[in-house]
Amino acid sequence: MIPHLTAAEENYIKTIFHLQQVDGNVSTNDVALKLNTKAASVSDMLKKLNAKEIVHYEKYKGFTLSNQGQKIALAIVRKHRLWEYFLVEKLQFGWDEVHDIAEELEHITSRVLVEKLDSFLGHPKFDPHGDPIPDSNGEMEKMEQINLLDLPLNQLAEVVAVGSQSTELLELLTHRQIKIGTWLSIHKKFSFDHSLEISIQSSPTFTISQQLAVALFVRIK
Amino acid sequence: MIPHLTAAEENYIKTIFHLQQVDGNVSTNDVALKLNTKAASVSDMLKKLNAKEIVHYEKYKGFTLSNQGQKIALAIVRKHRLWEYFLVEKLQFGWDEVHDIAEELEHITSRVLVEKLDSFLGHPKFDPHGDPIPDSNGEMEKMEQINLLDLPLNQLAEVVAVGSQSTELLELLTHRQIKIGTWLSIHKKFSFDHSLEISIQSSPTFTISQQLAVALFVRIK
DNA sequence: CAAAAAATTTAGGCGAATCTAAATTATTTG
DNA sequence: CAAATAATTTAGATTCGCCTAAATTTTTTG
Repeated sequence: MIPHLTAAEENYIKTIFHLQQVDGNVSTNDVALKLNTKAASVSDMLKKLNAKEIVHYEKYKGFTLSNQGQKIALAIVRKHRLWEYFLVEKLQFGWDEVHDIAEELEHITSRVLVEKLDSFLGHPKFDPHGDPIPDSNGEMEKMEQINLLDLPLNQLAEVVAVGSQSTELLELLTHRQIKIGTWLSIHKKFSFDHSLEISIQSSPTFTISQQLAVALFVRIK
Repeated sequence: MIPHLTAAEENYIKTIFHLQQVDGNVSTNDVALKLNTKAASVSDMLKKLNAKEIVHYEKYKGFTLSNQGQKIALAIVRKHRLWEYFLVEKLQFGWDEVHDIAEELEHITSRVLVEKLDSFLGHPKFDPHGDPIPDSNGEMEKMEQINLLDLPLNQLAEVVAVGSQSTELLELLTHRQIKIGTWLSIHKKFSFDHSLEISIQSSPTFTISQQLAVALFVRIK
C-alpha cells in the first residue's frame, strides 16, 4: 500500500506539500530553492515520485501531490511537529533551536513510536510555533488566526503562532512573557508608528512595536 | 577533528566495537555476518575507515579501532542506550521492542540533544537490558556481573542484565516479577536439572529452570 | 610441507541521489 | 507574433554503499 520511502523522497514530498499550502502552484525551481538543490535533481525526483503515484506529473506542465502523497506529507508533518513539541516541552530546547533536529527525527520509521510519543506528550494539538499537529488520520485543527495588527481594540485573543523562528524574536517574547497560549488584548493603537499598547492576563499594560506585532498571530475566543 | 560520518560508517564502527569486546580479534567475515552484508563490502568500508584513521588496518593482516574510533563507538553506544531507556521508561515500550528503533535514533547527530536527553532521563547508568550507558566522556560503570547459576547460596544479589532480548524471555520475567534491579537470593540448587529455588524481595520462594537462570546476570552488593 | 580449504581483497557493476552543461519547451515582451 | 528570456528536462558524470565473481593471501591439514 504505502511504498517504502527514502529520507530524500520524504523531504521532497514535505516540501511540495508546504509550497502547495501557500500558493496552489508549485514549480520545479521553487522546490529546488527550498531544498538547496538544483532544478535537474528535482526533475529526476519528480519522475520517481510520479512512478510511485505520489505526484501527478506531466513534463513541462507542472505537478501536484496525489491523495496518497498528501497523506504521506501529513504523516511526516505530524512526526515533525510532535518531535518539536517533545524537544521544547520535555528537553527544554528553545523553539528556535528545534527545527533541524526535528528534520532528522521525522524520518524515523516506526509508526508505533509516533503513536506512543503522541500519548506521552498528551496528544498536543499545536506545536511550539503554534502550527497545528495532524492526528493519525491526517486531520488537524484549522486556525482562524489573524495578525495582531488586525485585532480590534479590547478584544481578548490568544497568541497561536509566530511569523518567524528567530532567536531574536524568542528573546524578546521571553522578556515580554508572551508565548503561544498567552491571552492578551489591545488597549490603544498609535497610528504614528503603529505601536500597540497591550495587556496580557492581569499584568499592567505595556507597549510593543509594529515589528513585533506583525510577527504575532492570534485567535479570538 | 571528528570527521563527518554516514549512518553506514557508524554502523560498522559500532559493530567492530562490540565484536572487539567479546573477543579481541575481529575478522572481516565476523563483521559481514553481524551486518548482514558481504565480506567484500566490509573490505571496501575498512579502506575508507582506515583513510579516516578510525581503524588501524593492513590488508590481509586484520584491523582494530583506533583511539579515535573507540571514542566514536562509545558515543554511538551512549546514544543507543539512552534512547532505549527513553523508549522503555517514558514511552512504555517493552524492552524487546526497542532495539530496532534505537538503531535509527542513534544516528541523529545533535550533540546537545544527547546531553539534554540524558538530563531529562536523570542520567541513567544502565539501559533497560542492564547494559551500562557511557557518560559524555565515554566512561561507564564496570559491571562485575556473574551468571545466576554461579551465585552462591543465600547470597543477596541484584539482577543487572539479561542474556537475550526475546519476547518470550520478557514474558516469563514479567510473569515472575523479575526485572533489572530486582534483588534475589538462591535458597537451593537442584543438581538433577540445575533448577533453582529462589526468592525475590520479601515474596514467597519459587523455582526457576536452568534455561531461565543462564539468561540472568546478577551483581553482588 | 605442499596441497586444499578458508578468508580476504580486487575488479567491475548497479541503484540512489546529486551535479554541470546542453537541449528542449514555455513564457514574456518589443 | 517572433525573438529573447526563463523554466524545465535530458545527457552524462560522480560518490556512496552494496553486490557477484574472480584473484590473492593466509591457514589448515593429510
